[in-house]
Amino acid sequence: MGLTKTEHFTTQQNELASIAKALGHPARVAIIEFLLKTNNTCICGDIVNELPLAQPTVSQHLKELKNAGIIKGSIEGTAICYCIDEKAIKFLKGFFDNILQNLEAKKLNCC
Amino acid sequence: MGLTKTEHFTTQQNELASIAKALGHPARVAIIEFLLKTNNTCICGDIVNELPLAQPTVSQHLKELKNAGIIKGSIEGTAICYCIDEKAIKFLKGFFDNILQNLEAKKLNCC
DNA sequence: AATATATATCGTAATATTGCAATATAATAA
DNA sequence: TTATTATATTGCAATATTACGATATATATT
Repeated sequence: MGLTKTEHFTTQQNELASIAKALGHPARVAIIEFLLKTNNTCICGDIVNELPLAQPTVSQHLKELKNAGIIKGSIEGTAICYCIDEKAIKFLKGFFDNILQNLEAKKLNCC
Repeated sequence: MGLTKTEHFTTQQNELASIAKALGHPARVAIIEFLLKTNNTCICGDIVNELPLAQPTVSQHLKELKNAGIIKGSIEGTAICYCIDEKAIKFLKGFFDNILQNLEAKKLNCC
């Protein structure tokens, strides 16, 4: 055991969980916020300097954000330009908007 | 190692990561969707029947959603009535709205 | 009180994540 | 070609998560 039973859930549920999971670490939230602060034209070296983590650790976090589709990276000489991929954010926003609409429309507050 | 360096990040970053992390499992996404589908007046037994997981596992997932502030539970006789806590969802939605506003306002797409 | 029902907790095995030192790779500069 | 610089990968130790059987708890019912 210890293995998530992915196959028992829908594609949508797995996708949402995957994106949420990628944001489920403060370092990765910090990376996203830093990308925004630096006008989404950041390179990895800056992120390493900004975060209180070693370079390999930051690289690993970037990889997870990339695998989840939250950021994209393009080679820019020796450096790499990372930026946020709107699609993933919109997918999440849609999910939460939908929840709130449901809750508010039906006044569903039992507790 | 293996221990997240929570203390090096802001409270907001840790909170957001904590909520996102709680949604980072398809079973927990499925629980939220089921609570919506059943008008947010679901009891735990129904959830156990709905999910392809054993009762203790579901109980554990419910606990994590509760700890993250995403659901609340109130005792209803022998059963427990779980429902979604809007606050957590609004917190997340705010974060994503903010990201999208930033991206769109500044036309920040470098890749 | 004894039983039934609903949910939680404990214990534990399997697997995943986090973090970093060491090292590899890949692109520019000298 | 030989550095230099920027990022990725490998390997590994510490910790966390996932899942479930067994068991505990807590409320109703008889």
